[in-house]
Order: sequence, then C-alpha cells, then structure tokens
Amino acid sequence: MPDTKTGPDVTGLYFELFNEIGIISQLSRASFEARLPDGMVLPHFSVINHLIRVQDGRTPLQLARAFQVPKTSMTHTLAGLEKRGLVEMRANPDDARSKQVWLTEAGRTFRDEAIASLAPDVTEISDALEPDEVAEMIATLARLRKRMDAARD
Amino acid sequence: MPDTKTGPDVTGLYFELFNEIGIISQLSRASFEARLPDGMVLPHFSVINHLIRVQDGRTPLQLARAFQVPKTSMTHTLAGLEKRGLVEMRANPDDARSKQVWLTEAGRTFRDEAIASLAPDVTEISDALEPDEVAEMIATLARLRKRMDAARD
DNA sequence: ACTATATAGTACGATATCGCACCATTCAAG
DNA sequence: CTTGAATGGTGCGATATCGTACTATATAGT
Repeated sequence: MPDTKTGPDVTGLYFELFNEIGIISQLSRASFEARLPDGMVLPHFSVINHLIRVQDGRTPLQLARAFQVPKTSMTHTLAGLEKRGLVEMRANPDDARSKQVWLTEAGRTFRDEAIASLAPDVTEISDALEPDEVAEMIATLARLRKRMDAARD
Repeated sequence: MPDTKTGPDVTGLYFELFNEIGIISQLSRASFEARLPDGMVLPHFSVINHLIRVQDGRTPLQLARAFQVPKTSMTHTLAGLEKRGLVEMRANPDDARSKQVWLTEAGRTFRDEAIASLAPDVTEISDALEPDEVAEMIATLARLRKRMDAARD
C-alpha cells in the first residue's frame, strides 16, 4: 500500500512541534513575568493589552473566550486586576446578568510601562529570526491555530 | 537617523509571535489533557515521554532543567507519577543527595495508550500544515528557543 | 581533616487554574 | 404571561505552579 495523504508518522512531527511551542511559551512567559511587578502574571497583562487593542467594555465571558480559558479563570484574573485598580467592573446596561470591564488610567499607564520594560528582552533575542521569518511564522501559526479552533466543535 | 539593524518595531512582531505561540500552547495542552485520565496533566505525560526518549534513571533536577521548570514543580509532578505507580524513585548510587527516576511497566503502558488515544486529534488537524512546513517550523522554533535559552544567562 | 560554599531535594505557603454546582437573568415555546 | 432551557457570573474545593527557606550531602580551598 502506498503512503497515504498525510504519510505515516506525521503524529511524531506534530508532537515535536507542540513540544517546541510549549517550551517557548513557557520561556517567554517566564521572561514576561520576571518584568512584571510582584504578584502579577501574564494573563493580567494580556487582558489589559487585549482591552486596549480591541476596546474597553468587553464582558468577562468575551474575554474568557478570547483567551480560551474557563470563565472561572477569567473571573479570578479580573478580580486581581480590579484589586490592583487597573480595571473597573461596571454593570452591563444591556444585560443585567453581565458586566463590563473598563480600563482605568492606572491600567493604561501600567500597560505602557510594562511594554517599555519588556522591550529590551525582545531586542536581545531579535537577532534569532529575520523580521520576515517572524512574519511568516506568525502567519503559519495563525493558520494552525484557526484549524485547531475549528476542530474544537 | 536611518533605521537600525533590527528596524523600528520588531518588538510588536515578536509580541504577536509569542501571543500566537501562547495560544497554540494552551489549545494543544487542553486537547492533550482532555484525553488523559482523571487528574493527570500534560507534565505527567511529558515526563514519562521524556524518560522513554532519552533514558530512564534521570535525576529530578535533570528533568526540571529539561523542562525549564523550578525543581519544586518537578518534585510535585514526580510525586503524582509515583503515587499513580507510573514511575519509581530510587536512590542515586553515585550521590546520596540525589535520586533517580525509573519507569515502571505501568508507566510504559500508560505512555503507549496515551499516544494512541491522542493520535486521532493530531490527524484531525494534520491537514492544516504540510509535513515539510511542520518540519521547517520546528527547525525555526528550535533556533528561537535556543536563542532564548542562551539569553537566560 | 576542616570549614565554607555549592548542590539535590523537600516542606510550606501563596496564587493560579479549573471543574462543578449554584444563582440570577434572559430567551424561547406555548 | 408562564415555564423550561440557555446564558453570564461567582463560590468553592482540588490541584498545579512556584518562591522561600531548610536539610543533607558533596566539593573546594586551605
């Protein structure tokens, strides 16, 4: 029997791929967090950054979906951000069950400072890949991510 | 002033890259863990898999370094594996401070079964990337990882 | 040998993460 | 309207993760 469309052991290859991705994720996360103040972790920053890139006023559930985490995890993360005064939870005028998350001035300032303090780490490793390699990688990874997303039914 | 060697905002590109990597890491981890029995998580599987790929008898510290996690985390993971009878901790004959981690038969069986149960998920998304794309991606990611590793001084 | 330092592992406490169960509100069916 | 199902959010408990501090052993310098 000739080899099939996907070949015999693509499985092993994907294993390796996800392994590499997992390690880099862990390394980058550790780097990020080393720059963040005391008890703050990557999700704290990520949520704030997301609120700036898209728009204020997302609901907790929207955020949970955007980050592919359970809603209880998002509740916890948001509680941390609110405790630190970086976001503000308001009632959702359109739905009494729901809330909205709004950035405070402190939240925006925090984000700017965090990015500024992270930049040196990025530039230190920026010689590993050419900019167009990075861009190509992003495109390919995005393709893979969307495929995985779709497979979650 | 003309643009520098790395250009103006590679930072943003790398941000995006790490973001994509983080999301895929999370998605793949969630998929993996959905297939694993009750309280088992990815690190449990990863350690067993690593012990088979390299060799039995690694020390906890070697494993912690291989996975870039604090040694306390590895202690915890190994305790879980031992409790489930998948590995065996023995004294290190060469160093009384140290231990060795050995796979049990149950551990090897578990790994085979886990891989078998994971394979369908992999094949389901294996049409997202061509095999040589995967291979190229692995190579590029490995380059990035090594660079990041080196930057950790 | 003797002491200072480094190394391997663990105990403990603080969060993070997440599944399950629950409440309030909304929506759909009649 | 009324009622049952769906949805948004949280409380709670079980682990996971990790930093700090500690013990035991090994190693280096004298």
